[in-house]
Amino acid sequence: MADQEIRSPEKERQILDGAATAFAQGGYEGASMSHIAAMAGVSKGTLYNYFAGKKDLFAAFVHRECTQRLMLMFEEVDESASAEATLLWIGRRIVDMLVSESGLLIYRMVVAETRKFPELAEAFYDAGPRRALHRMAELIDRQTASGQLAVPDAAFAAEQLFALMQARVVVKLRMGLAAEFPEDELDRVVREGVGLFLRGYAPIGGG
Amino acid sequence: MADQEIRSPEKERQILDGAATAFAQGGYEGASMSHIAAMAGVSKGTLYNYFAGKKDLFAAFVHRECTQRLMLMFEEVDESASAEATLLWIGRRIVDMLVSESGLLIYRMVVAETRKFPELAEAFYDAGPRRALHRMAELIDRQTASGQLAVPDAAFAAEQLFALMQARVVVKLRMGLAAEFPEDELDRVVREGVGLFLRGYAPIGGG
Amino acid sequence: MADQEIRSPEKERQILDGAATAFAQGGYEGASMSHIAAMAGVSKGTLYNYFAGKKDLFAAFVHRECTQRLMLMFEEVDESASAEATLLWIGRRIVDMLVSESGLLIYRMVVAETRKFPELAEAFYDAGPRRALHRMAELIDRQTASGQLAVPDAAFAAEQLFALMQARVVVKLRMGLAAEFPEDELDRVVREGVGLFLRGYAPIGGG
Amino acid sequence: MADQEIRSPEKERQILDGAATAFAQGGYEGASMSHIAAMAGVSKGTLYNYFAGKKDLFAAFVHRECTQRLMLMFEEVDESASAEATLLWIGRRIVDMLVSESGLLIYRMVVAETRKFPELAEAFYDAGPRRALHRMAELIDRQTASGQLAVPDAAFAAEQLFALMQARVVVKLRMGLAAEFPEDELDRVVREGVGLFLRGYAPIGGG
DNA sequence: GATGAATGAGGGTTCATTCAT
DNA sequence: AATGAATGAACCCTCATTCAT
Repeated sequence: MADQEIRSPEKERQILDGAATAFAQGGYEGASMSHIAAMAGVSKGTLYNYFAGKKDLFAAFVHRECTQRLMLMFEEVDESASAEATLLWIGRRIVDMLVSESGLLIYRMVVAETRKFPELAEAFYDAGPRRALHRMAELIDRQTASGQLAVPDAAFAAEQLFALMQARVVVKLRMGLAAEFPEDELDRVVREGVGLFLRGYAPIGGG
Repeated sequence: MADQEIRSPEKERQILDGAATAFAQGGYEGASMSHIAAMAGVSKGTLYNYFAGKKDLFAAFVHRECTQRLMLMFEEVDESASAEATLLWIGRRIVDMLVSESGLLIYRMVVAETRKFPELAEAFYDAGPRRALHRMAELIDRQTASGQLAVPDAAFAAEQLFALMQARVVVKLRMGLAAEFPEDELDRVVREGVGLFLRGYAPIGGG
Repeated sequence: MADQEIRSPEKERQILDGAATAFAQGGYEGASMSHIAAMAGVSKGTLYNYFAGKKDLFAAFVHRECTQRLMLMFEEVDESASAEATLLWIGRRIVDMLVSESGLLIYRMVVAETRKFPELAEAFYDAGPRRALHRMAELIDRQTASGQLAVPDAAFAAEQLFALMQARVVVKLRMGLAAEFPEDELDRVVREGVGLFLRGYAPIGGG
Repeated sequence: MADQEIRSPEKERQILDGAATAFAQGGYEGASMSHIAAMAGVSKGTLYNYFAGKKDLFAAFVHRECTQRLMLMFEEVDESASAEATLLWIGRRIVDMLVSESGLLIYRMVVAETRKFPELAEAFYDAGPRRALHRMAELIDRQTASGQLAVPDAAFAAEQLFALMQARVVVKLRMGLAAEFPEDELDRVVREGVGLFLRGYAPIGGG
């Protein structure tokens, strides 16, 4: 009779922050609801007041991470620069995002739980990769229009560029085969990937 | 005569087959030893006569899958063909392997359990990807020597080619975003990936 | 007002009572956590909310029995009485304690699990026998000082008196060689043991 | 149709030797039939050809230990010596037996499993303590007859003497409160125990 | 007669979820 | 609305016992 709101956004954020910590430590299976509650500084019961269950909480966590952290990539893109400079800049942001602690964490968990939560992977893909690919394709289309590239299918090429950014470093980090890579390794992946892409999609006779 | 008592290979295979089924259904965490035993048609106790525990069984399963299925890729490579034909042929085998039921299953589980079993990811990488990349790099080096390609760092380029093979299709299947893709989609990924690669690494003035 | 939530002492007592029943029936190994839970009228999970595990629960049970039941022995000792009367009174209490259901139970379990839980035996000895022996030695020293006894080493003599109290009856009950002994058998053990002790440690020319 | 005997005594001995090793390492519960079989150098199946089950094997082991090792105590008793010398000699053998590795082991196991195998404790008591007490009582009776002692109830006094031999050292070793005691500690227990006994049961005015 | 692979009930323990407070 | 004690199903694993070879 007294309060005003059943679910305060601050508490929800508090819970999701705790979940982020807990999931980061042990993945989906390794993070118990007790642990999440402890990390969030709330009771276990409160978890269930805000989320229907562990699955639901996990999905909300992934969604927030995707929308909050994974989609900043295309902000501040300066398209007045050359295609190479633009792609290098974006490529580096993609790589940074993929090799970030939370980027790796979410990727691992989404892949891990794909069979159990098919809808989670879809939500993740929609919130993250799909949007990023869409923005990238638009950009490639504009560069083709301006004669800097000759890409017949920008959507497909965007996926190729994304794939190239994952060569060597991302692939290995996802499997935990290394704790981290030096900066210049990341730079090289971006540089060589973008280089291959530009040479492969260069306008005929262009340069 | 004592026959061949103790740890018959057939029973081991039977158990690993059961494990494959169980792991395919629920991943590592989702497959209980009881379920694996049921799938294999043996008792729970027998599992422990053949393997020291769940981790051990899982590792044996991954090892078998890697060595039995993932390493056939470079057999029958006809290097007398053109670089393009050779790469297309290999690329298609790579993709087929990655999108196969067991290829996806193992990838998901290795990534999922990376934190818990770091050594598993290493064993997997050594048994599968690392060898494949090595063979691929040798091949690229030979094609560079024969003037068909101009690749300065074959090892790196091999990783790029591998990455390109994972564009669009493999990425999505790993997340369960689709059950399968039509043949021509797979072909296109290979064709466009190899095409980009060949154009990007073509010898100067070559054609 | 939050009352006294978390780990109510009553429930802890309830669990320990259940444990007493279960341990009494099957000893440490024979009492499964399921059985203990059933005896206590709680769920198995609750056991783990109150105790870290079976060992912990067992140790708590032993501790409670020792402190609650085994240490009342020296209350109400009337040292103004003769040495004989005092020792008879205490001897009878010692015997009663040792032949009690819980006295036998704990002795059996401590001895049985000595290899597995060396620290438990130490905790038990400190909580029970050691204290009792200490009190007894002090008493014997006072009786020596007052000329009623001539005991050179009270600590050692206390252990001898304890040992004498275990002749015939306690020894057999510990092995389950009899369900119980009649009162006068217990009395006799005390009487003859104290008699031997008094005669053996009588002051020279005394008696 | 060929052999002669179904159960060879040597194999039975071999099994019991293995059982002794295994039980010594882990007690009754801690010794698995597999481990016993391994220690004995036979197969698990053979165990069941010679003994009906684990309980049975354990009982046989205890019986053999009692009859083979615990009953040598009264051999070589030189009753022509003084009562004191005789009792000191026997007392020391009693203590040595009780504090021996196998003496402690069996005591612990008999006490531990008393509820599960009541018949085992009886078998043990008959094979060991009862016989020893009987021999001791006869000896005490002879010493009373010869005027060296004045013991009204030799059977009871024998149990008291036994009890005194267990003061301090045996009691603690049984609980694992010490790994071992120095020789002179054992000697002292015997000396002081026998001394108390002799003083307490000395003939009136005798010496 | 000896073997040891196979069995499966039962062990201790964890944890998502519920509900009285 | 928030709490956390209580629940109980399910987990991995052990081991006494059996039986085909």
